[in-house]
Amino acid sequence: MEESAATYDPTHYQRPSVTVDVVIFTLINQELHVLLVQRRHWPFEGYWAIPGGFINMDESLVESARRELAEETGVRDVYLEQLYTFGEVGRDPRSRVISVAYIALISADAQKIRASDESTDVRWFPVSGLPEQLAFDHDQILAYAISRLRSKLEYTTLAFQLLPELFSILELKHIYEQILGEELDKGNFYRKIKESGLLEETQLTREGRGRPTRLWRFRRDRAGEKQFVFRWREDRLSR
Amino acid sequence: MEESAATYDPTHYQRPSVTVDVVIFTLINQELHVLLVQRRHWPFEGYWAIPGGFINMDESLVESARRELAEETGVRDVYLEQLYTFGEVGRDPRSRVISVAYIALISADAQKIRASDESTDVRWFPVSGLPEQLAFDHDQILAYAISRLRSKLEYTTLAFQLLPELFSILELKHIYEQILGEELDKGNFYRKIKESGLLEETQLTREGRGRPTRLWRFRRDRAGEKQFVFRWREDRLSR
DNA sequence: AAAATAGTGTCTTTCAGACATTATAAT
DNA sequence: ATTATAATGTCTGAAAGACACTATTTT
Repeated sequence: MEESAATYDPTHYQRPSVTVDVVIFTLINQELHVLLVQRRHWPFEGYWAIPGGFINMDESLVESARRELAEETGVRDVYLEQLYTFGEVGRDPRSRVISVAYIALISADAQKIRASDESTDVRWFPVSGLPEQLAFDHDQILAYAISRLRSKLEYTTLAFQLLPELFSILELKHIYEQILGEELDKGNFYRKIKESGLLEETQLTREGRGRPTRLWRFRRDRAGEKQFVFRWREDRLSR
Repeated sequence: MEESAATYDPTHYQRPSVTVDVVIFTLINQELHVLLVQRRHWPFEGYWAIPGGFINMDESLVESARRELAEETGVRDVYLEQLYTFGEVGRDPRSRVISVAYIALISADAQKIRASDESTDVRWFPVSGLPEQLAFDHDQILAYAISRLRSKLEYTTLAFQLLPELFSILELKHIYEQILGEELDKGNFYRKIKESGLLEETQLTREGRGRPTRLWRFRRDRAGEKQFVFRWREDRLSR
């Protein structure tokens, strides 16, 4: 009750620990990946876990998340969004831990990313091939992060955060397919994305095996202006 | 970093306090109301605040929210949803407080609700007539709760939580209008809600001044089955 | 010329929105 | 009959979906 808060004496109450966990997504070879770290000690020794750590008393939650992100990947200035706060009693065997989970999207060309595939204890996993069982309740956190990413994709410009500065429309389509887990019609995709006015055409092209592809840039100025609704098939919402 | 968590010694870290705040919505006279409590002590003495309190070490976050809710209103078995976690450094002048905010929807016929309009320190406010300035960052929390309620209304069956067991379709429409803050077309509303298959017709009617109105029941069994998308006008999403 | 990839055009269906009409009660 | 409220019907325009077609490159 609010009354008890007003007469609050800090020494009276036991306090839980508070951590921030960051589910870090990126695209590697056009495929959606997540960064996981392997635990070295009890509990869940050897298990893969979502990177995270305790908050400092002088930093806000987002600041904590940014710090974790920088420590794990060396990347700054990325899209960060609070996902959910997990606070079941037994979720950490050591003590009562409340964990505020964040989602981070790293653009594909921010590949100054430290954590590499080679490293034994920090690694990018494709979402299609995750480890069987993660530490703590991290399976649950990760599953929720992925489902949130899917649904937000439909009514935000979030997918662009994952792309490099320049990209082709078919690459963008590919990301949507990756995350939604379903094929999209090429023509309809072209139509809709162009009508949106979110893309700026460049004079650049990229060569391939067939016809070269035109490169586009995301118009960040227009992003906030008008919410972009990318709703391909209503029934997808039911998943 | 995860490594530091593994070697964690509880005495090393200072811990913040964790509270749960519950934004409680209900319908009174067909209008959306929120429950607020008036603070008796420093800080923010005399200001209205969202009810909440410290979590206990042996209860999960939702359990804390349910307890607060029961303490404040005496109501059980309601819809509860986690809203957001607020953790700015200076949000509580007494100490570092992380607050996990929840939304509660109380059905209109659960009016065994204790807190009454008469009471001086606990009161229902219509969302159209809230106090000017709330305690702490509660303005922000409340604004966010209302906006979340609005947007969730469009793709969930959430509005039904606010209604009594039996209701007319026009009452339902009225709730949508209340929460969305805009008029809806009667015919289109009838069409859409009936197509959804979410309502079960009863043989009951209610008398009024004109033609009596048919009463319906919400089909909770179908609620999960198929996500209900109630999207009236796309441009509303931009708010 | 064939294969490969990029990009456009068009027809159909679906559905939201607007609005007119009918139904059933009280006065 | 008039008023009041409830409920249904219908027309239209916009946009999603399906799919055929054209364009530009390499081999």
